Amino acid sequence: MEHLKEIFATVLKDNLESDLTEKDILSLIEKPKISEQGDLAFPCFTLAKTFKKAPQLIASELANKLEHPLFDQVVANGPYVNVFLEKRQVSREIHEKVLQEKDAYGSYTIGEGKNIVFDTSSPNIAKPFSMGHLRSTVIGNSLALIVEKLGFNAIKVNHLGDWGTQFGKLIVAYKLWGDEEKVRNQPIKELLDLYVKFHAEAEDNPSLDDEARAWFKKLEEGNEEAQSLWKWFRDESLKEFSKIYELLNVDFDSYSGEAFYNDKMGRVIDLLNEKGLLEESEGAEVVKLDEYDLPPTLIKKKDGATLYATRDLAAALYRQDEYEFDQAIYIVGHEQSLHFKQLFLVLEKMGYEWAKRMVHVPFGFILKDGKKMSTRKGKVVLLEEVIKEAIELAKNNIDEKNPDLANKEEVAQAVGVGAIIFHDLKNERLNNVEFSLEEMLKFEGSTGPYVQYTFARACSILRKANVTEFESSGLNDEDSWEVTKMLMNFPNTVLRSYEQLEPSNIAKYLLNLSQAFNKYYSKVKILNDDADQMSRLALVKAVTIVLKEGLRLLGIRSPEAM
RNA sequence: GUCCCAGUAGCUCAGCUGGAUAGAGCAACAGCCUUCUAAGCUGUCGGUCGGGCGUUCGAAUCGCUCCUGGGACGCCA
Repeated sequence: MEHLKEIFATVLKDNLESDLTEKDILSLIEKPKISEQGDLAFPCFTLAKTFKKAPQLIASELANKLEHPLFDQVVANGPYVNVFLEKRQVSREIHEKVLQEKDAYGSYTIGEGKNIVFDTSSPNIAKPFSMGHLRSTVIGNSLALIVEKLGFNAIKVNHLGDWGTQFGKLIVAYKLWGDEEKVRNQPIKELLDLYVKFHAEAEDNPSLDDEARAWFKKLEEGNEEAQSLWKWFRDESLKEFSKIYELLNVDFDSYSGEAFYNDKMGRVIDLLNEKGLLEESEGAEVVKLDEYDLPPTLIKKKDGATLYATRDLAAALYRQDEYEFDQAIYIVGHEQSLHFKQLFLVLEKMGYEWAKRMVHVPFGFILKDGKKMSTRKGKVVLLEEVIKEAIELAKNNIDEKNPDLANKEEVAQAVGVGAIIFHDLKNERLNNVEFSLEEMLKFEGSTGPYVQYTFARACSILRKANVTEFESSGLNDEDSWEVTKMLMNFPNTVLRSYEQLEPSNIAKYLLNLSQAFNKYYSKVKILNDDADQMSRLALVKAVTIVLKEGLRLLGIRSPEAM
């Protein structure tokens, strides 16, 4: 589509005596909202001033002059010049392009030789894997795939929340009320109960908080008892998490969490001191950000222990040393926007030019009854159970609709998990979403299974056709044209998803492509034996290529039958 | 109190850097399987785009302001 816009712009430029550059013209060109109006449109409002003529008049004069072999007709429609493309030629061109490039269709090379580090997923040890972490995991995974399609090398770091005062709290809680048996049997559940109990008790007995801080200090200093409890909690939690990652088909290049940076804090503090950025304030040590009108960043607590920001600074320095990243992308909830703003500014004050290439990709919360879910109060929904339920539901659907399907288990997993991932990615990531099992487990309408189903149907046609070599001579009908136009938009959609770091662009695109194809499918008999059959099959093949690739970019599998 | 998000159909949301009659899905109702998978398709119903002012030939889109909801604001992460 982009190159057709450029052709249109060139033709316009040649027929216009104005000081508009080709680039100006290109940016004015748009797609008519209603496809009956044409394929490309040029509004003449801005020309009205320079020519001192009514835009309608300019449009009709222009429409008569414009010609190009790829234009079927050019018509004036009020103040717009609308172009109808030569369907057969353009569609042939697009079909052939997709068939030749296959899953590389929509790829770019702009990222070659550059590393992008993703900080993604990052669940907290000793807490259940929440719906919020699902968002980070799924968005991060998709963005990494998108970025790789642009040629970048993506490095996914799971910055585990395996350090911090929370472990002091857990140790205190375990020593007071813990039961080794129980923890061994149901680690996550039991540890969560202890955590929740701690917060409940601490409300009446604030000295517990002091104890927790003391235990965390001991942990940081290498106290043996603290260390072994910590390690135990961590191991049990990781076991649970890996089950979920397996179901989601997600992996990481590094699991270096916060604890990993424990011995790298000294360097950060030394550097901050050297640069004269560290100041004492109310007993703690901070970096002030007054010049940006922001509150100071706390680096060291009054008891000398480090904080979240300290560890993130250490992590940033380490990652730049280790990966020489071109960009660092943090996929973390939008509640932490201030923290990242501060983090990046502190690095900038430290004189690192790469701090400007760090970006926080925030996302909205999962709400329960209109409020943020809080682990501290035990208000969590366990992801693993949700996924299992989705797979079970998908299985029931298969038993009902396609009982003879070969690899039911595998397909059920792809569809169930696909529904959950797609549900998370289809909307703009900054939107808050109300947690709703019902919504997540829908398989009809704008859902992942809808796209997967479209793919499976298209594959089914190709199996029946039983051809191996596809070749398109182009198609001339309105129904296939809508599908072809969607195919044309794929590369641009990929690019926009990268520019906006927004996987939902691809999800929405896939819904539109699926819808266009399903309409086509219901109207036109593809396997009808006539002169255009081969071209129709080429179109179907192209659709399967793009659907599969698009789903892949979201981290969703595409079963060929369901 | 200060700052950051958001407010579009009964519900969940699209609406690209302002442009032609504001679009989907769900729900409700009415249709379509002796022909390529009905997890699909077609149609009906449904909107003062939170309110107001402004910029513009043109505003759901940009600016200001108010209202509502959510979030963040130094020893949690």
